[in-house]
Amino acid sequence: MEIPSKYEPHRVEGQWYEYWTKHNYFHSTPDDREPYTIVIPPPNVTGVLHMGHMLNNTIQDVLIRRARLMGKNACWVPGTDHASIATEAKVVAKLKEQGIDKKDITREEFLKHAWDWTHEYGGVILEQLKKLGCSCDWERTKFTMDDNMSASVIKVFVDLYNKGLIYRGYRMVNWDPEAKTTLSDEEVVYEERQGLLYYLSYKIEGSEETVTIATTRPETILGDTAICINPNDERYAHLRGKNAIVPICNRIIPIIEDEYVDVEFGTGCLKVTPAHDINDKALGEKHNLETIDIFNEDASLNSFGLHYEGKDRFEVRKSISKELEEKGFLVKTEQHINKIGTSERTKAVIEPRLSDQWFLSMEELAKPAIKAVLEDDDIKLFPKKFENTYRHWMENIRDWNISRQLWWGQQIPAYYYGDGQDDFVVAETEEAALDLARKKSGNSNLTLKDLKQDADALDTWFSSWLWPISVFNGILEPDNKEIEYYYPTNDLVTGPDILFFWVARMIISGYEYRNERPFENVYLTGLVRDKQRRKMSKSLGNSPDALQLIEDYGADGVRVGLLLSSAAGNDLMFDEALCQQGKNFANKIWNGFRLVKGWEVADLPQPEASKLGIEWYTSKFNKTLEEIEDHFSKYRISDALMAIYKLVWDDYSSWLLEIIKPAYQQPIDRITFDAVIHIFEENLKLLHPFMPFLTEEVWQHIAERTPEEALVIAKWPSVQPVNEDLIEGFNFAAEVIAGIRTIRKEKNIPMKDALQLAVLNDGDISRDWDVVIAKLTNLSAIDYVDSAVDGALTFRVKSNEYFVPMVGAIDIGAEIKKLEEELEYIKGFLVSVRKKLSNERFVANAPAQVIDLERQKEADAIAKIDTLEKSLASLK
RNA sequence: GGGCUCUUAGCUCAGCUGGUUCAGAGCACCUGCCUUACAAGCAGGGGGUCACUGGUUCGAACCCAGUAGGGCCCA
Repeated sequence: MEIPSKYEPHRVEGQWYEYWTKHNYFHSTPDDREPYTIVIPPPNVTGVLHMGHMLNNTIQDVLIRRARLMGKNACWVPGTDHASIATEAKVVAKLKEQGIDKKDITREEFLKHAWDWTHEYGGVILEQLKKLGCSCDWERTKFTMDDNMSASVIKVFVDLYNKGLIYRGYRMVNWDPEAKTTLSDEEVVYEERQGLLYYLSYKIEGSEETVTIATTRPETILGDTAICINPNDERYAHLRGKNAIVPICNRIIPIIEDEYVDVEFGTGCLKVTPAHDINDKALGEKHNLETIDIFNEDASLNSFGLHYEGKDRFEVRKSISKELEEKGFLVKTEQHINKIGTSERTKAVIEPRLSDQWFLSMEELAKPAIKAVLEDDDIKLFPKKFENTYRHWMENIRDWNISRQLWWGQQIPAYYYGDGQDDFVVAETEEAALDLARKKSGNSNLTLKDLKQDADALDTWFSSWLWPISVFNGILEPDNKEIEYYYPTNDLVTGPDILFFWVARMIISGYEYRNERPFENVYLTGLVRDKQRRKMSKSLGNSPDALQLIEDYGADGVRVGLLLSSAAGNDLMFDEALCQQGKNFANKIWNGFRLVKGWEVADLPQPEASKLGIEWYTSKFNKTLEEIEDHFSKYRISDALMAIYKLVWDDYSSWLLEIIKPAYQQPIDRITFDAVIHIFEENLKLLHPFMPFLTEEVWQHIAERTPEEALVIAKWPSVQPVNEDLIEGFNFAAEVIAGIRTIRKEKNIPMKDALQLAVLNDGDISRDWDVVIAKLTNLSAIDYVDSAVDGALTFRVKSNEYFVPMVGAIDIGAEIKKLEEELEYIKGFLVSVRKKLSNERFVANAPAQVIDLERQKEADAIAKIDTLEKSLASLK
């Protein structure tokens, strides 16, 4: 069979993914095995695969594939969320292209368009995950607006309302005037912008006096209902109890006093606009001020805007400042940098706005979630440093505004039957609502037509906070077999940017609805940044095309590249060179396979070197496996990968294969061949979670396999005893080999010219490894001698001295110099060790183990000095 | 402004309980090699005041305090 010299990922990836799905390896049903469950952080339906998803999902796939190999019943539930704001924005834009305005169609018509859109594009990202190799149970794919999922959300809303935890409140919210909806604090991005600070003078009623205030938003003066001064500020003491007149609208407003005012900022005198600033609202409530809202929902001015009615806020800012200037109210302007909130989705400047919203009261709900993470360690965060961030947020938790002024999403199940503030009921169905409404109103004549459902939809997170429960239908049927089996899930892998948005809220809902944690471990990945440390984002255009990367480097190469340098919770500075490294590694493995596959096998006696090499590698493998397991247990995924990388590249390819390699065109003995095939297969198992496609391809090339024998469901190796002597012996031999190679290199002696080696075995090192040393360095003989050999180049390993006889002149002077340098170094080392040992307090305080070590160092140094001195003497 | 966190080789990062895993890894770099699996490779090599200043300790990259500079979260 002709095997190409390069691994060709695009030729095999699709084929193996199809094979895996055809045989249903990724599908899970409850059985007697221990479950291992991950729920995917549902990507947004509008999303396309980006670097963050790739990192995130690669890690999940590594975890789930390893669990599968370990014989657990591995279940990775995929799905998407409906992303109300983002999706609605996309659908609105698409309709606009078709000349349809959202205002002109009904809710039902709009939702139909939204569903069409979802059906068309919603599955794109999931298909892309398959390209990456993700072994999700696709039969379980969920969408946050599936019937059951929506019913769960509504049921939870009604339940929380009935528990008194959901309430309706008139609050200042972050209003996105473009999307015409409320945003949560977390969806607001604060940006620094250069603006102006306007100094405006207000007349004092009944006098010629004026007072000057500073504001960044002159257009809001039309909503002013007070001027506020600090009671401790003597500059304004004469204004106490007086009224001011708002320019342009000539409203008469009181001058109030409050210590809230910062006397240092601006003029130390503040205009108060309770409808348009959160702090002003607080002042307004405290001092019983009138609240005047001057904006429409699109942030154009309403009738309070007088002659500016209908104009946009930014336009009005320009024109009103001009008018103020012309009328002499504008004292001056200053450059001013202020932080303004913008919408994460639409980029519009957020307008603080008062409106009726639904809130979930969080304080009580949060308690078990605080305890689980911070006190009981019931849920563990990796890395641990995020616990502090978590604590800070949870202990200062604010009520969750769960309503959104959107159509796409679950409509709030509140039904109004009258005009009063309290004339509404909350129920899962219209019929139930009608019953309740009749009872509550005492009007038994109410009909469905009298009920009007709240127009708002629920925040998307109010769906996804139930995700680990609702994907197993655990809200609607809390005792069903699946939820009982799969819940609590094991690991959650997500970005730290949604620790509060999502993770904390899932923990809260988990305890509220299952009385149990939703997952045991939370692995928080870093953010993927570019080389200039900028966050990768669509708007910056600095994110590479994920699918193109897979095309260029193979899915395995990209997976390895992403994982190589992404310690948990640390941002990953993405560099395509890492994918190249991954691709190179794939090729290395491929060629390791080609070499072995090319050997002809014969019934020959096993060479000693091969036997020893196999025994050594077996120990090395198990020692490394132990480290790998330790790394996995601590979610040090990149360390686990690096350990495997070095094992396969250095120990297996560079050492073992060279040790057992038969001479050119010679066959290999069967014992060694069988052993190395077994070893190779064990390596592939360790590699499989990281590089699923390549490893399955090679695995299937090694032998004919039945579907039951596929690598994807093979058995992960268990740690076997390690023979440390073999590992030490090898390490020593490797140093000898390096010494000989250095001599070859220095003297330009080609590998094909055999060398002789003489050993002064002062360290009494076992001769077992001589066969390996001879093979890897092409020695014709190894002689054991009692004294230094003349006319040879030398090197030393520990207290052993090695001689390579040279025909031709040896530069005695250079040899002496080399020896003297080594001697000087080791003497200095001995001095430092002895200094330590002669320190009484060290000997008294340090643990015995440490002292023994120092004594060993001392003995080794003395032995080596002895060797060096003897050699020097013989040379001189 | 408040809280958290970080600073180790050219780059990206490990370094877990203070002591042989103590100054490491990978990449990059330099020098040889088109050696028969792999030049996407092989063999060898150089490179760090562990941000700075002090303290604790027999012993500090690690603990404590301060300084400087990044980052994150909150306001």
